[in-house]
Amino acid sequence: MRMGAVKSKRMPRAVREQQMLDAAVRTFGRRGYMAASMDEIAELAGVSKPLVYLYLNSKDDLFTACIRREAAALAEAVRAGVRPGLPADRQLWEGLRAFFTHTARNPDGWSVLHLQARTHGERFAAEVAAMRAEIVAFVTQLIAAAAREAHRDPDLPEREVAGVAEALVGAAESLAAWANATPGVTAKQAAATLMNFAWAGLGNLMADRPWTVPEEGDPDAAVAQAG
Amino acid sequence: MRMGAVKSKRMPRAVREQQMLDAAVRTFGRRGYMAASMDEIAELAGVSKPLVYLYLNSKDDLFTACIRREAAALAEAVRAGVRPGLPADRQLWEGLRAFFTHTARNPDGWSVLHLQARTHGERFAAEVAAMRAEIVAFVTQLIAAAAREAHRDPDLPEREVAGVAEALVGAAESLAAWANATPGVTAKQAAATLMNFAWAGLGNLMADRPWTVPEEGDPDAAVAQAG
Amino acid sequence: MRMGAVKSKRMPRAVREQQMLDAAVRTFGRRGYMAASMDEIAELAGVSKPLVYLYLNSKDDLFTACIRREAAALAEAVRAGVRPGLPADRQLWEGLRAFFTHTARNPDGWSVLHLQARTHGERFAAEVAAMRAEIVAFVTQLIAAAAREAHRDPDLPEREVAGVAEALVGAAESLAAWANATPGVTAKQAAATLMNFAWAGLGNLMADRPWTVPEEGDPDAAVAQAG
Amino acid sequence: MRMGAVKSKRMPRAVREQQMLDAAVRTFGRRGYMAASMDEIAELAGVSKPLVYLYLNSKDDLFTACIRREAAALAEAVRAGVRPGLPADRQLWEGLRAFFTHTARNPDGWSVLHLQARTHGERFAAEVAAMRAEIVAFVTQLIAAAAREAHRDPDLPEREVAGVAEALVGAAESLAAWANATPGVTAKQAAATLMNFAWAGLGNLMADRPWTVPEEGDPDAAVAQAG
DNA sequence: TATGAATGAGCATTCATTCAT
DNA sequence: CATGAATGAATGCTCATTCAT
Repeated sequence: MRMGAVKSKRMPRAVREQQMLDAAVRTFGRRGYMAASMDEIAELAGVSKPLVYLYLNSKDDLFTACIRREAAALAEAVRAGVRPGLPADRQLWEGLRAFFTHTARNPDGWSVLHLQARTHGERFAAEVAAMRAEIVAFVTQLIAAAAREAHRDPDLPEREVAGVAEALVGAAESLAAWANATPGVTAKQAAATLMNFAWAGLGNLMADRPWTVPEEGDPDAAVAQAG
Repeated sequence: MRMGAVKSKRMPRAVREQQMLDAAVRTFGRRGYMAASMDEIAELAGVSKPLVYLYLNSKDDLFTACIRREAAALAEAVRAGVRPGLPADRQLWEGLRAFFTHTARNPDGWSVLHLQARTHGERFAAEVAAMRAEIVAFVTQLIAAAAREAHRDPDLPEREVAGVAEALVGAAESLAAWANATPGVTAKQAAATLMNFAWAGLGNLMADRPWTVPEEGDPDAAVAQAG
Repeated sequence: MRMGAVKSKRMPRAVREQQMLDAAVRTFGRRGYMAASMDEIAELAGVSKPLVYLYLNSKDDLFTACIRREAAALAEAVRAGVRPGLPADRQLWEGLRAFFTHTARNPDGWSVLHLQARTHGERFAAEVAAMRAEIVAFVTQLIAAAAREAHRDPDLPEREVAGVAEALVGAAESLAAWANATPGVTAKQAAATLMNFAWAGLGNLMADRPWTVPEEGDPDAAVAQAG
Repeated sequence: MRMGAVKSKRMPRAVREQQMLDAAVRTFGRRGYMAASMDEIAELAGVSKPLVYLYLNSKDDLFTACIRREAAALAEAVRAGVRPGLPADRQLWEGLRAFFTHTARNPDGWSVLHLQARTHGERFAAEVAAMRAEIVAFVTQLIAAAAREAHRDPDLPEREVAGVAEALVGAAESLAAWANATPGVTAKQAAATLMNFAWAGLGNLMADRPWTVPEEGDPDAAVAQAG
């Protein structure tokens, strides 16, 4: 586990840096950028403040480093959760599961990305936006693939598809918070709910033709490395 | 327009208070709670800092007052945009339009509600959650109504419906930011995109049975008073 | 009773001024000069702040007015309590009784005089010192009278008498606080205690059996480390 | 001498802390708690304000630290000035000398204890009261010892003794201010004056010739108008 | 006579950041 | 590699005081 490492002297820089980032993510995630103090972060990391500055330069840079690390971790978790060969709906399902699983296991990191980074200046928001764009692009491409699989003309209006992808990602982000806050809702259930909604739509829900959760041999295999 | 009132002395308390709230919403919305300084708010409002404290007590109370005013305004805008007699899909459409219109016209207020209030302490988040719950409840009830209209058994699993409503509202919130940030996307288009997605679902989109935007005589009438 | 007058409009200046002084004495006595706010005083007096300024000019002047009123009241109480014709011990006894009675009935006023006025600048302290000097002079003269009554030479060293009078008044002041703070100690008992202590001491002084300072080899040795 | 140390950088914490306390005692003693500003104290100590906060936490804590240091110093000075083996009168004499000497050398510290701490909240007053109680107890016990030495029955009423001790300490406190303010009065003279006054008084008390309260027909007549 | 509206100035406190060692 | 010592610059908040009515 990352936190709570025993306070010991003289460790290699790379390790110390990770300890600092761990402390920073936790502190930024819970207090917010401005309310988090370098004092608190240094103490939580078990080092002196000057060392934090020596390694990470400034509060600004430290926050940026947190965003980058957490964004990369989330993107990687989703990427690793999706098996490329499968049909589009299956890929979307796997991506959503990986997403909900990772955010549930990593609430402070998710808070940094979803809440804190967007609330404190364009600079930070842009950093997250890059990763988000990557995910939106992935979803967009899945939608196009689904269209091809359905033998339909690929001339769905582009902006329409972009909007839908945006809506889908937004819904996922929102559900992540909801799942975290609602006791008894698992990552899998959250993913299923969203899949139903997205794939079938409300209209179909009424008509009793919901998309169904696929049976899996080893449901967690795909996201096991996300922790 | 609210801001930019001529700086004139000696006005009744109620008026000054609104000016202060205007300045505060703008400042909180752009800078965030912590980064916003009472000095800046007072200056923007054209008054001295002590007057802000005399009327609004503390930064905390001022922020709360902002949240309450903006939450009430948004809820009222949506409420006023929906005509109760219509079928469920029509009502949802009108609600979404009103929502996107209000948030587009009121980006700072929306930022306060959607970004800032959620990032700075449970107290503030709870304040927004109340209004959000109201909207989620409205959507939940629309979904149930739609089920009845479709002559289906009303035994949709409750948590499923709650999840779907949550996802829909989350998608709307996310699209609001997207529409504000993407030039050329109007409130109407954002609403249509989401409506298509939500009502028909991706599966139906593929099958070429999209929900269609209803033709309206006076499209803006319902939300005209929201400014 | 002074406090708690019904809030009514349009009363003659003299009355309003007394209400303000009542409120000010109470507030200054309990909070201290600096911690007392003009807001609180005005509210307690049931008037608006500008009116306080109109009548009493400034916080400084208001405090001075409090000191003067309370000093005059105390001096007058003592003066009125003493019947001039009586023997010196009887006069002292009556003076002490009057003093303890007045301070017990008037704790806020006494706090203003004894604690607050001495702690906030020479200006205020001097104001009290004047009244105190009057009392010390009265006591000094009683001691001289007692000496005459005892048919002793009136050549008691002057500074000695001054010092004794000072000590007596100081003891009285100290006992006043003690009596106020110790439940069950009445003004009369406090006066008797001090009278016993003081008069017996003075009596011996008169009888020419003073305690004598011991000769010391190294007078400062015992306190040398105190600096 | 404590003050006026050369302003030099980078000294050990303990030293800096004493400098700060020196400055604080001086400032609090002269201006009072509220009127003393942390800015002034920091400047007088030759450090920046944040350093004062780093070491002493808050104005409140700083004031408390001053009170504690000065109370301990005064108690210690008195304790060190008294040789336990001697007769009671001799011990009292030595205690008084030590007391007057210490307060004369330490006027700001004495002001903090005697004036400021008592005027600014129960919390601070209690801090001083503890030390004062110690001194009163010491005096009380001396009086009892004197009674034993005089071979008298030890059945002096307890409250009477407590009152006398209180009066004696009060007189001493009062004389300390008088001696400081009256040029040409030394600590020794002040002590002798009080010793004369007090010991002779007590002596008569011991000899069972107390002054007696006169019987009065209308005991309250003289002070009736004082309310 | 009386007050609602308004402010200049100051204060306790905190924080990101840097030296000197 | 690591830190104790130190600070410039804000920031939230309060208060005595004054106008315009």
